[in-house]
Amino acid sequence: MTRTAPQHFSTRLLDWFDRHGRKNLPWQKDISPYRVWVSEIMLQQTQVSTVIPYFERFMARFPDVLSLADAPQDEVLALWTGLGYYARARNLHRAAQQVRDEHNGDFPCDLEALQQLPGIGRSTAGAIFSIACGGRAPILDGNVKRVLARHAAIDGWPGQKAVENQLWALSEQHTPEQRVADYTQAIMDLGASLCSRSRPQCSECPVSEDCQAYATGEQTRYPGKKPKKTIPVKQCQMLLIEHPDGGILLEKRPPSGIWGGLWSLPELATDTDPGDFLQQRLNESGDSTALTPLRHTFSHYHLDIQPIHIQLHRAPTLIMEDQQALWYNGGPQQLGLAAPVKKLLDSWIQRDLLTNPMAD
DNA sequence: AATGCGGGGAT
DNA sequence: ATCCCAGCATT
Repeated sequence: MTRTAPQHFSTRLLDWFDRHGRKNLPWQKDISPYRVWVSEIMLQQTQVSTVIPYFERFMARFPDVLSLADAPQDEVLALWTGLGYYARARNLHRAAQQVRDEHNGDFPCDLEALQQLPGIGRSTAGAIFSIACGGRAPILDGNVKRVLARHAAIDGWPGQKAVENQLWALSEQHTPEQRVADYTQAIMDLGASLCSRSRPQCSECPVSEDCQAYATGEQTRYPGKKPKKTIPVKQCQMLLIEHPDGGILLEKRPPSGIWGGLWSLPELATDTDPGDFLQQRLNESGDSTALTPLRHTFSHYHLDIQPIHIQLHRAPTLIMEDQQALWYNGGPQQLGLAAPVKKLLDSWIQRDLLTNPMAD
């Protein structure tokens, strides 16, 4: 009686990928280090379906690393508006300038050099190195963590160092010598499809035969969950201060921290009188109207926003120190905007802002 | 070793 | 409403 030797993890995965893997995503065409890099940054903590339209717009405007490096930051952030984690865009922009200035405009195909670029950590460097450079390096993103944690029944939350170290070791062990690019795509694809967070389709999985979680029917126990914390609710007022000529006052936020580098509406504590702010900031007065409140949820807190429209009677006399403020009129200007700010401004342009009958 | 950092899709 | 997504930088 003949018996075939069990196939290696990567062999089974690659065979499955050849038959079922996705191969026509935008960044899988015209593969270059630059395109793979941009896609990997956008895909950090962000689902494929969300990224696709952003990637297409970004590539149309910045087809190569030099066009990105030479662009103003506002334009880069404008193309990132709504995608979140804006430090990714700022780091991407800085990294492009580093490639231009320190690597003669050629994207480095070296694992250590990649990790020196802002925004590129161990996993993203491994992905770029394997997919775009033809090298061998492991990755460890959310999909891979789930596949490996289940396959080896690794207990604990991957946010813990010890758990993450185990998963990196497994990822390193499973990464083959040949076809590393396909393997990297394959294990991410498996995690995104069959080995999904809930209701994994183990009967179709190429590595189920030696999956420790499947063996015990405890697939959904892995990976361990992040400890849940009740997130706090913060509140603020956002002022839509309207110039007599029709513009809305925007202020540029500090370069780091929440919504860093984006343009936003003047923000006030709820216990502050908008009229006082107006006098102090613009030495002017106006008619204020409370609009419909809006809740915006971050990963770490809720923000209840009370928008206040203020119609100025006269053009303000003193304003605009440096380039940290402007009157927004919906024009062609390319600006990075936080999602709720964009929502409020779009409503203002559409003139469908609702006044709130409950407020004054 | 933990925390900050967005926004939205899936359930 | 909850969980978490092709994670990294900072502390």
